Amino acid sequence: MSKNVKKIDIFNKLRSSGLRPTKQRVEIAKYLFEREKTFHFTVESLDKLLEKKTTSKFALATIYNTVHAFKDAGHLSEVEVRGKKTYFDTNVSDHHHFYDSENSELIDIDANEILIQKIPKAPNGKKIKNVEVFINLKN
Amino acid sequence: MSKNVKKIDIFNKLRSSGLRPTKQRVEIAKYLFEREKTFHFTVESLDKLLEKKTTSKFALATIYNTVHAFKDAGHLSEVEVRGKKTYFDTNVSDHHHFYDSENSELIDIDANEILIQKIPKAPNGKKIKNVEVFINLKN
DNA sequence: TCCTTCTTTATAATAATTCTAAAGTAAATA
DNA sequence: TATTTACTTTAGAATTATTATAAAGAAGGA
Repeated sequence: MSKNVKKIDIFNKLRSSGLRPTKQRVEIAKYLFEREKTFHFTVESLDKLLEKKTTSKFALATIYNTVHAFKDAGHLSEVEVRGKKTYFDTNVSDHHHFYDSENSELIDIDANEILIQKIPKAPNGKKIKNVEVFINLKN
Repeated sequence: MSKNVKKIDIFNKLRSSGLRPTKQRVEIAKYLFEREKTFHFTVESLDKLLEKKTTSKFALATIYNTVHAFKDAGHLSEVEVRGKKTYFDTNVSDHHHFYDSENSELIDIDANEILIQKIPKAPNGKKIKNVEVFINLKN
């Protein structure tokens, strides 16, 4: 796959999502999507990486805008889970949660109401501390 | 169970956790733990509730301190999951994650590597949007 | 090219949380 | 019990992640 083909791919990816292929979006898209393995990042880490790996400059707000535009277009998924606030729970036993984002409510699920049958091994040198299941709700 | 017994319980709960039973801690502990059902809250919501339900005044920092002290003592669990930052993932397919808090790293787990056998029904009027599994790692 | 619309940018604003330093209180000691 | 020490609370400043704002810049069509 030549560089040219890739460039056209990126352009199409943006165009078909209703996003103008601006210099910034193209560069960020190339950085994010032209790779073999999937890639996890935060806005902060992406900002630092772009600074190192490209010659262009990006305002932090542009990175936020772009990443969210890509997310809205379905090109990225967001692993956000609980928003900004930390929840506390007087139930200290092992259990899981429903999360209702409509009204930001957590509801306990007893550990024995969920049975997990198959689980992957922890990566090398690591152990499993615990398993948390979140069932996200909608109306 | 008389009020007196409860008060002693709270004192013991604090003492045995190495926490001095100060006025603030005792009041917050009574508010959190003297109830039948488990209770979910954020610092913000707890602050508002304490303001309404008690006559004492609490600095916000005290509520943060106290809640974390209770958490460290094992009397509360924290449903925090990913800290403050939002992660993005170039993998947009349905999948789960390992989370390694040692180095704040997310690792993808393919959807078919986890099988959930039993799952509770969504609460009345709600539907299940999706199920996220986090396997938290330790060394 | 000109115009309209969308984007980027720098900066300010917001929200959640933590830090700091001083004042206050509980426990330990004399 | 009086004194000392160590831990807590407090108000406010600082920090961090994120979003909003308003002006300047770039893209696409007539």
